[in-house]
Amino acid sequence: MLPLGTVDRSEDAPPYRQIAAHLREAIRRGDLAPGDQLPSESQLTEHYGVARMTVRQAIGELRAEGLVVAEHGKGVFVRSRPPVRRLASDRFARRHRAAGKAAFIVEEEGLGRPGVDQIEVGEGAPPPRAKELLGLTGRARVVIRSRRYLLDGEPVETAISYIPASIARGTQIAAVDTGPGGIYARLEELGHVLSHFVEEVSVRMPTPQERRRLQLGPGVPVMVVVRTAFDTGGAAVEVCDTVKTGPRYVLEYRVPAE
Amino acid sequence: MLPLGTVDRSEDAPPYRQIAAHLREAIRRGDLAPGDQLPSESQLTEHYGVARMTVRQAIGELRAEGLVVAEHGKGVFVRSRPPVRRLASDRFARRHRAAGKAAFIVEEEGLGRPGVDQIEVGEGAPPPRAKELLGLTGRARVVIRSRRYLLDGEPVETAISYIPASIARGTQIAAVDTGPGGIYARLEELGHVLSHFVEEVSVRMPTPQERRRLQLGPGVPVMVVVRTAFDTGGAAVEVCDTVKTGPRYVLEYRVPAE
DNA sequence: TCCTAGGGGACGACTAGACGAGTGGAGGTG
DNA sequence: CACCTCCACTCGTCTAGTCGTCCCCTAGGA
Repeated sequence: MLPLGTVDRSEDAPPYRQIAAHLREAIRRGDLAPGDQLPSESQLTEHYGVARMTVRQAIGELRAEGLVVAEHGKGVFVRSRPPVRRLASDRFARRHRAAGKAAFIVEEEGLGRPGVDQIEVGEGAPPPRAKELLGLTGRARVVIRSRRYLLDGEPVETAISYIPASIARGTQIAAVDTGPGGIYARLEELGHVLSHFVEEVSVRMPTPQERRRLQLGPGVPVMVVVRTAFDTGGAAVEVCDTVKTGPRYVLEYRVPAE
Repeated sequence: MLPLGTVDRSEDAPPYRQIAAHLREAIRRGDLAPGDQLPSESQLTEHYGVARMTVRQAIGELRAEGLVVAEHGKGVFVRSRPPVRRLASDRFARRHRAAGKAAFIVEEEGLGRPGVDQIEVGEGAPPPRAKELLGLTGRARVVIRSRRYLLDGEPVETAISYIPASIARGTQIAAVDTGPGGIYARLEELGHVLSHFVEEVSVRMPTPQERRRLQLGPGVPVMVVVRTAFDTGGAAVEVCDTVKTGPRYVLEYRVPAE
């Protein structure tokens, strides 16, 4: 049986925090391993001698931290840490494009079965940030490519690319299937040889819409990566705004000491 | 007065979500601007004709998203977006060290008044990950430097560095004050000329301890950056594990296309 | 053997109260 | 005029329930 201790009413911390701390500690120690079921709300209610709402508040804390997941009708379970993905900083290397592999495929290799769905392609006005990054002015239009990436059938990332219409209109970049090597391979064929990318990484909580689209539980943050691709002429040729399931990713970058 | 609508009991979404959606929408529209106070719980209770706990659950959603902050005795307020910080990818450039500026100082410049506190220096066994990154074996020991960085008096980042004791023991690196240019300047003086860094970026929710140390509200994620410094001999000479207040940072990296 | 209907247990949502503690303004007092 | 006390209002926490839905196992049939 789980050693959970009791609530001390004279303690400074309120009972629900004490209960949350007990459970957290049990998880940290490994008494509750990933995938294990927590004692049910009614069991905890009885054990601690508090109202069920108080127990629910404690569990709410752990859910907000992303430590546990509640499943309706079944119970509350310790979240099993999904496999962490390392993205080598050479994932945009030309040799991969030459081999017909898009960046996402390179990332996923050996981690699971990659997939893409919800592909939408269109043309329109760029959002302000993309416009700025692309160095566009006036009423310049862009080709917009939106899609969702899957790993073993589970959504892990959404992406939306903006490419100046002056470059991409009428090319395979504006088609649903961009062909082997993806957008970047097509850009190079069009004469825009890529020199480097700039990535901006930030973190925030997802909007409810993103939570649906990425099937995120409550309390799971997302990682936002905005990538700008530059050609050898120094011009920005693509901006890609991606939203990744936070805890599933580790990004790796190499920074010269100069 | 705020146009908030009413709850529809025949709707699929439960009342508390409908209320949360109304408030979220009011914030998105700007009817509730950053810093504005939300209607009080009792006002919302009356407006929607629900129990106070239901209103609290709705507000709990918004707090978990980091959209609002509650202040005991005052009210609930729309979070004012803190200034975003860009870290140029050249922040470890040698010219800054030569000018006597540590990396953190370079980052903070012009953004506010930088500060450091809670500095602790010691020697001990490295944690497994640091040991691996440093390529250490057996019972090798490391100098451990822990500190907290502030901006305008507010904590924004914690950092803990591990440097092999074989390099740092007895040097100024093991002193509380590392001198101008920081650890990296000292390492170079010791003959470990730096060639590059590798940074691993990940995101997650903070532990309660981190939440206290960084004074984070609930629902605020953190960004974890683990940086390994390599010298021109290809040896790892330092591992620095930092935890940054999530939404206040945007990390910027330049990635070559090869 | 297979399948279906119950039932029990789990979490989800909500109610209608209670008391406590922090904040800040309205008045009164010196 | 300055200070202080009191009080109304705010959120924080808790209680003891009710009802609903979902899941799964089990017992009883076909």
